[in-house]
Amino acid sequence: MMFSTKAEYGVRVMVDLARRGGAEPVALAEIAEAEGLPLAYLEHLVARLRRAGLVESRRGAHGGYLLAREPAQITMAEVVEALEGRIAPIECISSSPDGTISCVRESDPAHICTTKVLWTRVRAAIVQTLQETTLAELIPATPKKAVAA
Amino acid sequence: MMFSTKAEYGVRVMVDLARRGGAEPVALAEIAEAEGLPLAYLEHLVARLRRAGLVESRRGAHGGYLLAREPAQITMAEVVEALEGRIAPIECISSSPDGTISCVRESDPAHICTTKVLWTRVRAAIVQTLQETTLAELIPATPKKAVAA
DNA sequence: CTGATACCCTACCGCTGAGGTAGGCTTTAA
DNA sequence: TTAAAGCCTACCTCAGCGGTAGGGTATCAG
Repeated sequence: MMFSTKAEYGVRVMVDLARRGGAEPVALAEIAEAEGLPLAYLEHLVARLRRAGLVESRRGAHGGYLLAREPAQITMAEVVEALEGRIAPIECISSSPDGTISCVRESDPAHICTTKVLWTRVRAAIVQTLQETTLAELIPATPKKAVAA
Repeated sequence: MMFSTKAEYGVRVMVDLARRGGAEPVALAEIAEAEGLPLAYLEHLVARLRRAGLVESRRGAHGGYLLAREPAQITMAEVVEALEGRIAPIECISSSPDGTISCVRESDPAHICTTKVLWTRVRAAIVQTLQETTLAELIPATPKKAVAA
């Protein structure tokens, strides 16, 4: 297993929100029950989604969460990264904010990392797939409530 | 981080073996020193590689390990799978030996897993990348010993 | 104004697996 | 026969995952 349940649960929450149309906020307790997941734990995950600007919250009675954007405008790369942190297939490969790929074992300039090309490819494949998949694609064809009433 | 250092270290061992030409067995202690990795730990990893049929061993004095096949005939998918176990981006997605992708949350037939398509895509992207990359591609251009004397 | 509702935040906790160590046994070349 | 190497089992430590607890705060209904 490579991603934790943080990604699994968090994506489920996003899909659930998308499926409900987004007209009015949805209480997290409702989603927790629908998905069969622990509410207290989901609160941690949805907090990450909120900080990443992927969902918005309404506090107080009749509060809940809403998607911050149209499902088609939300990529899974954003969602997964918000939940799991920066995507790297192994610890030694991390992309800096400027996009350069570095390897911790390359501190010795004479000893270039022979496996870097492999992990760079794997990372690119994962990121590309996550970027190409939008939330809109994951909304099931048979919604619980009508998408547009 | 998605793969553990098992994959990282194990791939390094394979590259090191490939780089030495494969004429005679290489002691694991030699590789451990060259890569700066703990010998006792590498022994566990190379045992997995051997059980998977990727390396062969010669016991006794002047013993060591050899690649079981030509580097071009060894894919990174085999290597990584031998070290990490079956490749799955998250726990709920596992491919059975027959190739079907199942989801643990689909036990209830009415509740199909909406996120399955995402994780299936991610898994496919990873596996394809690992299959396309062979050990031969990771051998550095400047070998310590001549590749073909 | 007073609950009730639901988000928000911090702290904690058990357990698993990663990463590594230790030590003894077996095989083989010199 | 001895040293070099692989082989095997057991063990250890620790971070982080998955989850719980509980109090605080904003908001709405009546």
